[in-house]
Amino acid sequence: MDQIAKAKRHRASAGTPGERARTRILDTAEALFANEGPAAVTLRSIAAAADVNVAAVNYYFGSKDKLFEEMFVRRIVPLNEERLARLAACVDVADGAPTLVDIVTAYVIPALQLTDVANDSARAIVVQYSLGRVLATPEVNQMLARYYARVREAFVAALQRAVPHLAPHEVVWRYYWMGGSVMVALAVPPGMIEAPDLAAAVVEPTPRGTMPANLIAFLVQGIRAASSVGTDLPDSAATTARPGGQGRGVGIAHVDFARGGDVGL
Amino acid sequence: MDQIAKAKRHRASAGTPGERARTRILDTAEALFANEGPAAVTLRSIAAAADVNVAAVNYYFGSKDKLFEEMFVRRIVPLNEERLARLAACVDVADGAPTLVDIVTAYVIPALQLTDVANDSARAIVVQYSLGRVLATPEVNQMLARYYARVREAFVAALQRAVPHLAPHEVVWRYYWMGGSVMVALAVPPGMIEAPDLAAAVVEPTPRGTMPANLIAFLVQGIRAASSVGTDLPDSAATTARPGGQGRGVGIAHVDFARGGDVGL
DNA sequence: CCGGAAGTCAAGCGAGTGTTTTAATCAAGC
DNA sequence: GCTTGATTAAAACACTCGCTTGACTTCCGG
Repeated sequence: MDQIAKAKRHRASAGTPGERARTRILDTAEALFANEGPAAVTLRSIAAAADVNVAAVNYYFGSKDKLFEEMFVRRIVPLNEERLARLAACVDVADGAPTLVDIVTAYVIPALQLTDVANDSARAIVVQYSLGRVLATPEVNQMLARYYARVREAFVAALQRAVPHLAPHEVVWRYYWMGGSVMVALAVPPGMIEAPDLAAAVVEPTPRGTMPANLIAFLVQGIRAASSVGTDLPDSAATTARPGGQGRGVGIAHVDFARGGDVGL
Repeated sequence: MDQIAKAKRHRASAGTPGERARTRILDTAEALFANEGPAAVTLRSIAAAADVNVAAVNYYFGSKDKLFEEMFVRRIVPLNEERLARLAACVDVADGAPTLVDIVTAYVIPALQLTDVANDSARAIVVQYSLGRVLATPEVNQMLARYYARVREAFVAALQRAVPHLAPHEVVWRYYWMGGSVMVALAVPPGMIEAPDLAAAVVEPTPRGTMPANLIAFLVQGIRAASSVGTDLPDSAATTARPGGQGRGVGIAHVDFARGGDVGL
């Protein structure tokens, strides 16, 4: 209460002592969360790192859960707002029907901006919470769903116009798969591609800045793929991997796959 | 020690009392893990649900971490073994060079078999641990990396032969993105597509058994997509957005991307 | 029957957790 | 200076956690 006094203090020092302690707690908790993982973020570790008393966290945030939610909201809301803004901009410019490239770009780029080293804490927060959505408690899961619902609805609607040859439920699946790919792209820490355990597979590191375009190409072609493989895939398979024009690439997998949904995979 | 006595007991009752308690603990812990999440799996909750004493868990598994590892290994090792076996089968049948469809199918199908309701606990274990890899402690992460290393090496090598137009580092990225998509497909619980919060976007549920084929189509087309030539992604997309007079979204997408790498994406 | 291993059990330890309480400190307003 | 409200600090509270101990029961080979 007493908004006036609070405002006065705020105006006085561009952040009252309380305000500064609050953001210091938030920043410290985020850094701990990003570097050590959620389990390592205890009130006492926060207090020690932020140089405040343990009671301060409950004083400013009410509870540890509230602190965690605020920590997440601070990062995920701007991300999703930018996604929606970019999508809306595409709609305006393109006169109502953004292309698939536009849509995918609007979804991917805001996320991949977090791969900048300057945003590493934010990246970790987004990754851990968004991936953690799958393994979180129902309450946390519902909270996360709230923050993602608008984005999902907007992008699924746009995608359904961009790829009308797909059934609506197929579009929803591909939206989720896009999210999975983006999350993995976001989760791989900078430099992991050149990590020792990958040395056998990679001879040269990924050139800086080329990954986003590659991811967009991957997603665009994947999303627009026909749902029935019978039309597109034999062609693509032949053009890519059959230099000798040998017999068709029939394996166990291909046989299973050719029978489609009948086998109940 | 005393393998003889152990074997005798084992032979006697098709599982000694200890053996049966052991597997009961394992099954119970897995069910708790799948239904309530990792945080809810305490020694006391396991003991209560499995109708054993808390000391029994440490008696049989040595520690909680060992129990968790065994729980994970029991599910992930057969999964990855089947992936490798399917990949090897493709190589044999196709005489050295499996197609991209073969490779993707060999990777995807074993995982999606876990979406059967009968495998729901196994599905949850695989999802939670494999997604949790990103947010786990370094020790757990190293354990998980051990179990995935062979699969990754084999599939990346196969993919590099199947899509030789991509640079090795690009193939590695696409392998990871494939893993992200599969994990999301695996993480969505049965029936979630028709969940209330998705009702606005989906008018009809996904027909049973059609999802794997769709996912494979998505991945095959995505993986074989040409890499971009430049890194200036948003503008080229916007400028190529309107092919005059076409009017159909599918046409837009098709026109833009039928030319492969030429358009820059 | 008996010795001893295998298995079970209640009780408790020590460390850690989030949270609350109580009192002290600080900075302005009258 | 005194009052008042906003902070901060120290201590304790009320748990839960993984794990251990030591006694107890079961069961089988000899």
